[in-house]
Amino acid sequence: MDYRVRMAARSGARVTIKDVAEAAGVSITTVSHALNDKGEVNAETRRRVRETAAALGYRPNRAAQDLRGTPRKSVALILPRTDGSPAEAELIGLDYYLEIASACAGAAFAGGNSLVFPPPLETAEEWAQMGLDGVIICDPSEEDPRIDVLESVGVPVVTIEPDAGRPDRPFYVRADTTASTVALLDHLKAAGARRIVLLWAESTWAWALETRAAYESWCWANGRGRLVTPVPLVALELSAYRATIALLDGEAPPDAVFASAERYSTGVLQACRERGLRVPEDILVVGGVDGSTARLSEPAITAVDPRPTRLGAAAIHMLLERIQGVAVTEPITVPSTINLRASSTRDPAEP
Amino acid sequence: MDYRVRMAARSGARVTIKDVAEAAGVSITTVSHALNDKGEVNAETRRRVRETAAALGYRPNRAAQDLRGTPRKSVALILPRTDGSPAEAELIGLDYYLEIASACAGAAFAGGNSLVFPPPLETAEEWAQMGLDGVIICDPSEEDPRIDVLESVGVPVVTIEPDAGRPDRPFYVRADTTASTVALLDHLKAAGARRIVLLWAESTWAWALETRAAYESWCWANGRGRLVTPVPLVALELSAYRATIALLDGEAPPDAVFASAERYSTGVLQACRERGLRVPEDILVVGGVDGSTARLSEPAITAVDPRPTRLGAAAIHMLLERIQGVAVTEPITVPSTINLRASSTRDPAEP
DNA sequence: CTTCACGCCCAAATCGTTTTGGGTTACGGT
DNA sequence: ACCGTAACCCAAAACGATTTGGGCGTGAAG
Repeated sequence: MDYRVRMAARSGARVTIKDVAEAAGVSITTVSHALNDKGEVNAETRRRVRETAAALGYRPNRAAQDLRGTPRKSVALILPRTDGSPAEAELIGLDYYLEIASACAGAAFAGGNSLVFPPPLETAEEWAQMGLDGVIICDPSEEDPRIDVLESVGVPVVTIEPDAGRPDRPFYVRADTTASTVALLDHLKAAGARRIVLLWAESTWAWALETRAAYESWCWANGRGRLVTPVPLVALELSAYRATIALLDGEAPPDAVFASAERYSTGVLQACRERGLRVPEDILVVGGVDGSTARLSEPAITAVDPRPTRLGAAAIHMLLERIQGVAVTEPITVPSTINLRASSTRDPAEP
Repeated sequence: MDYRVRMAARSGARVTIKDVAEAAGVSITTVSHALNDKGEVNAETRRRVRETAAALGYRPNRAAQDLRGTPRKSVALILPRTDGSPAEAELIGLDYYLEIASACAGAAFAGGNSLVFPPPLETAEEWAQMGLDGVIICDPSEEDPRIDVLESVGVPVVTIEPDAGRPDRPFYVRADTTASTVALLDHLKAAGARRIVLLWAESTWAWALETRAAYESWCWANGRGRLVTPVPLVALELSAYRATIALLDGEAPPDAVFASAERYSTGVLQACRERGLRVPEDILVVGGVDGSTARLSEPAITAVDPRPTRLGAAAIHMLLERIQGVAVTEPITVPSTINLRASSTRDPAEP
């Protein structure tokens, strides 16, 4: 047996179940049973088989397993591309997308499936060629054409955040932007803010639109004036800085700023500093999406954590259900949490 | 035949080559030959087979193909994780990593392989479980432990940018940071810059170290004083702003700024604006890494394009060679290009 | 002594494709 | 009539695993 072990290890050829069977002196059936805890195998035999398999470095051939049993599914994750929506992808930090990717990968692998990263493809033919079982599209554009192409060749699609152009399509997961926006505004109100301004990212992404709508209805419900300042999608920090300066220098300057995009907060803080306003003593600042910018700035910024890990996992689960033919009728909303930090907490006693 | 077509289309079961053969009234051998242009098949027969295959929606079973022929390889791409090197990943924009990912995916698929996105795994056991044939690690940390774990279970690893702790390991592709740094400095010199300051990202990534070394040797060769200003890895725009303000207010302020990280340039521009300096008339600004920030700011920033598309493709090719057992002895250096923009071009006649 | 159950193990079928090694027909040349 | 030769097609083997349906002893129950 030792000889066989050395031979197998030396040759470049893969070790098959047959090699293990011969080396252990049993049939391939017994090897399969021993390794998978299936049939009835003597404990001693099982041990011996496992040992020789390990010694030979045996790894079952995925293709053979797939051919025989239930094939693994391969699902693809598409992140916002630079050519598709150049500016908008910058609204949110790298953290967010990488965490989504990790979460999707983890959830997919937990079910024995694999998450592939597809090249940018155009035609239905190309997509069909790839043999994908499902696709997750992150932050789809309005009326995203990729959804039609894929669904037309029978590949189910689940999006993270809805497609703003398809309000009735239920195949998506999203953060509860409305709830977290309201919670953040309530928090600012409780901290004493009277005039809360929204630095709003001028985008058609569902997340941006929802933030604005939630802000406006909250202001209405609380009898406040609405102070929406649209911020262009270029030069994020600088645009936010300029907008904040203009607000602070204007009549009736705000005493709290809701910076909807992560990188806005940098510009806001700087504008406040230049105008001699201390954060949080003189003015409160909160962010719409958390990330390393908010975490690491000085002072650290209170921000909404959209829970990318849960979004990714939920998206994978919905997709696998659709692949299995389970009827999905409702979108999934993942509750966001709010990371309270120095930029909005005046009283140390506050939660 | 029409009946069969309807049956196959209706049932959920997959259409196999056998179904096509029966529907077309030929053997499965002929179907295979007809579809793959292999044996000798009558043109009319070939057409008929192709038609029925299309009508039935036949897609060859990947697992069966892999089992029979040369199996497809599956390679993984690991981007810098938030938990691994939090701050450094922010030095470069999302653009860069997504382009690398797309390029890797494209190059892998072109060879019939697939690019998977792995969850963060720890042990060699877990990695072996995944059945990967190779892994690409982007921006490894110093003495990156993942390299050891993977190579120890026989999975070849190629990195994008070298591991600063393993100078002799040749399995990497990199941008020619030294050459592009020198080219950028030469460009500034030609544009009339006398005192060029380097805003240097305080990082151990090979790219940052190389930028600094190239700057210092260039200064020495050109008989200039070295003005390296280390910038911390947090609050990128703000840190760069502060550093620039300090420089401009100091004695002998610079007349050109080399902002090594993409997002530095925002802070630099703002500092210049506040001090009443026009870019490029009064002071020149260039960036170490291009991206949407540099492209979209006002004025647009001249910056180095590290060619992520070529880096990704080259990494995949090197990895596939290693998987095939080809001996790789030399790293690959991808020439960067310089995107000249308004921030460093005084004379419209200049190239 | 037969029968049955049980514990342990194995041969063979199976998944869907590619490829090898012919087989059959038709036709033209001797 | 016989052979050779294209042209076209097909049966069967092979890939590596899982699973089905027994087979063979051994010991206990009838």
